[in-house]
Amino acid sequence: MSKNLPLLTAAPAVRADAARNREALLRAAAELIERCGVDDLTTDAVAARAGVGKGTVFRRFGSREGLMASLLNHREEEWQASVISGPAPLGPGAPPMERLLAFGASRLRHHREQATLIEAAGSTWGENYAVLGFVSLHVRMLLAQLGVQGDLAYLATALVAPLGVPVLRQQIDHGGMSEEQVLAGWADLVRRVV
Amino acid sequence: MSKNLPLLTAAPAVRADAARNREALLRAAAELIERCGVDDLTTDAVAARAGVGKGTVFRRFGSREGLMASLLNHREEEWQASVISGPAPLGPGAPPMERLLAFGASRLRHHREQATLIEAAGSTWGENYAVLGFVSLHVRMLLAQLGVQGDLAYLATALVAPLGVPVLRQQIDHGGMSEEQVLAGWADLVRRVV
DNA sequence: AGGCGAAACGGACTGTGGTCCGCTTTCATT
DNA sequence: AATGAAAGCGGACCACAGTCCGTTTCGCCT
Repeated sequence: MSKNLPLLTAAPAVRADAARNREALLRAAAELIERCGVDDLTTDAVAARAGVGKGTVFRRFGSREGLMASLLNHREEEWQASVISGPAPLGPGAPPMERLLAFGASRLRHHREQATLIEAAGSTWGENYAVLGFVSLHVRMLLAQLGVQGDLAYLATALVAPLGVPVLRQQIDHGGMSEEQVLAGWADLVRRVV
Repeated sequence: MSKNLPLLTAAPAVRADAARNREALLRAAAELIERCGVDDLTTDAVAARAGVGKGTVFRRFGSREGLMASLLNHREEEWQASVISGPAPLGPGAPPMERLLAFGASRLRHHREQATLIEAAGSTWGENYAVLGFVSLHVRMLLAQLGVQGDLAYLATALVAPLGVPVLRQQIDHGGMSEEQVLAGWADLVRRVV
């Protein structure tokens, strides 16, 4: 006669102190980054500020990069929400082509804003299958709505690739392009593909 | 009355011992990687095997990643040579479209072969402007020969982006695509753009 | 309430990337 | 060949990511 049937609750019984520490660590990390920048963030400092031991950082996030990725995940979820249920043309309601172009613009801006954090998250972020999967699935859906023929799974990832942080770094910070130029180029690319 | 006018010799007077140590370190690194893999390579071990102090590693290469990048550079130069003066269709002599498709296939294979080293080189590699510049310039030239209109500088980088190591990792190692499938998808992408 | 097993905690410890500075080597000049 | 100064060298040293294990906390069950 258990009060809560474990299988009915989605959460897999996370202990209360674990959840509390997790939040404390994320908050501490965000505050320290705001103050000192991403590069000077040490795991010792995060643990101290959160009032927990260093081991807890690694128990919860696996690595320094994992901590960065978790911070990113929060902002990424907000972004995904604006794609799923936000206002058109990024959200639903606009014609597919408009949505696709709005997607590119928004993704580019998002990546530029989070660039340093994404780079600090390193491969941990690249392996975040949930994020990559959502993005390419969304593009794939729009391509299908546009009636594009061919290997849509490939085309979706190929269209998303030029919006990645390293490419943008090269084009904008190294190659002297402006964000507008990059966006115009991407829009042109999309129109050729469709 | 100097024997050698410094301005006439291209080399900026690299001291003999410096050059010798540089080669010794590169050889030691390559041997240790072959034996133990990239991940288990420590700078201490490289220095010891090369018979030099650890400081020398960092004087010559700046960082562990810089050492990896230098190893890559060697193989990259060989690859570039095969593009500039190797046999067609990768090298000159074939029609532009054939060359472009051969470029994609060769670049994909090259990236797959060097993937672990490229990942170990991290941002140092991504900032290697010479490599990025050569690749996108080559594609840009082929696009021009094909009579493509538009922002060729952008299109070149956008076509190269889906051949990057992280994208290939996602598609092939995570997403279940085969190399053939990726290559076919890329060729399709190119044909749509042209 | 109280007891029990599992999960989480914390902080000392380790391994490695990267720095620093006094000493050595090179080489152009005489 | 001698010389002097600049370039290079080496290895002790430091900071920080990540591990390990004895101790503490949680929450379920009687």
